[in-house]
Amino acid sequence: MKENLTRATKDYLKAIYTLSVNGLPASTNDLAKRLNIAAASVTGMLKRLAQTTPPLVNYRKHRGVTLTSAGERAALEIIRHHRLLETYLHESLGFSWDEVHEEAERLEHAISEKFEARIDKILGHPTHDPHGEPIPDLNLVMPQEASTRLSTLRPPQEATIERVDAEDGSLLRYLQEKSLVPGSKLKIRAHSPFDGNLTLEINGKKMILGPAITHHIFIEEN
Amino acid sequence: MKENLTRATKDYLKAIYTLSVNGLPASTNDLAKRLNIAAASVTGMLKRLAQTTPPLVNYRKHRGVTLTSAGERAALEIIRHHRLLETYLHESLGFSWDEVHEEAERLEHAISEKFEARIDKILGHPTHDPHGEPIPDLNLVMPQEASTRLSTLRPPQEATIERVDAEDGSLLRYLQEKSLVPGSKLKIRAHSPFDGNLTLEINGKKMILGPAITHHIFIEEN
DNA sequence: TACTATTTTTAGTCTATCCTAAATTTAATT
DNA sequence: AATTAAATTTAGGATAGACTAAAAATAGTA
Repeated sequence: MKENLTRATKDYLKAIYTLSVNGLPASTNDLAKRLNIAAASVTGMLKRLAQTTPPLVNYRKHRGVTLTSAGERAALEIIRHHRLLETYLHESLGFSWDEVHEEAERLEHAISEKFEARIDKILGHPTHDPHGEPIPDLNLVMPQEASTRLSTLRPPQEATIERVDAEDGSLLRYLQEKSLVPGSKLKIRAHSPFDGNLTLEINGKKMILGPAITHHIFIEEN
Repeated sequence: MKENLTRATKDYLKAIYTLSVNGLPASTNDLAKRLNIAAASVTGMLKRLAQTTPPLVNYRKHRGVTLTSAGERAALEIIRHHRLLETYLHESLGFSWDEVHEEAERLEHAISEKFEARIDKILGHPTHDPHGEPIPDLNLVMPQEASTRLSTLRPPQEATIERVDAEDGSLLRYLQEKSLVPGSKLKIRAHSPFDGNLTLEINGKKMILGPAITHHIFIEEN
């Protein structure tokens, strides 16, 4: 409910949200890695977050954290800002696929609700950002997101890329070069056992991709 | 030179810049008022700003502060961000005249150089923001700004409004309603001695304005 | 079940920036 | 020159959020 959350608080909430999408609590260590902060500092902060009124997280020593409903609401607001910004930067300001994340990260804490509303309207209330990640709506409800990984497909299945779960710029540039972006249609041509490599075809071009890549691409079967 | 300036530091530098445009040093008290910070805290901060390498300000006890060239450069960068943002918010996002200042204040520390470059280009390298304030160019050179105050005109002079020096939303809304915005042409019809009221005409409409208003409007004589 | 590697927490510090109250300096006025 | 008001600085604290090193808890393995 409180809008008085500090920047650090919001960063923690967002990180906890993304680390616990699977339903499991986020660990101190994972948070430390993601936030580039020493694990000891994370412990201290989690204690504080658990003691606010209302509490923002459920924290049990050595057991990890989850968000309370208040914490989740706050996290979703930031994620909405972030993803709307990514979309706006891409569509309206000509930022490339791999640049939007970093810039959105800078801006997400700074924009007002009015700014959010303006770009939301200009973009026509988008439901997904340039990477295919779902954007929570005004009431902070998340649209359904594709949950089938490209790595699970086998020939001769065909699919459309819905979402790419990656932040690293060089990986994103690589994916774009191969047309591995949301909207692209592909056909599975072959699957290698043991190494899990997939041979697939996009726009008539064949490529072989390892599981380190295909695991992070989510699709909708055609 | 350093980009490691904290947000507080940048806020101080910007405030010192705007308070000392007249050439005189800014006083501790005026800074405290403008920044909404206790005077004692300002003293402490000024000492620190004077001891950085390179120093950002020239500070002498009880004598006020001025910016060093390093401090001025940093201040101009923030002011460039701020005024470009105001212009962008107004032109491209439909923010009204009186809303842009507050939003730009939130965003000015968050945007990257790339963002700055994009909106600068989209706007066609503007030289003035919606209030007529000059925008430093890429090399941080300030365009010449109108320096004649409306309050100094006498009938039957005619002039064009170039700039309005005000931040308060309700004042800005009032001015807009009266067409007292950059670009408007006006004719001085009368001047009252003692109270300094000016009677003037814009688009055929007559109005009487006190010096509390006319002092903050800068014009170019026709 | 005992041992070890890994993860997490505790304890003690540090920095930046703010605050209030009291002391001091400057400026204005007698 | 002395008084007083206003502006400024000093002194002593507070807070948020980060750090390192050492201690403790958990989990995996023999």
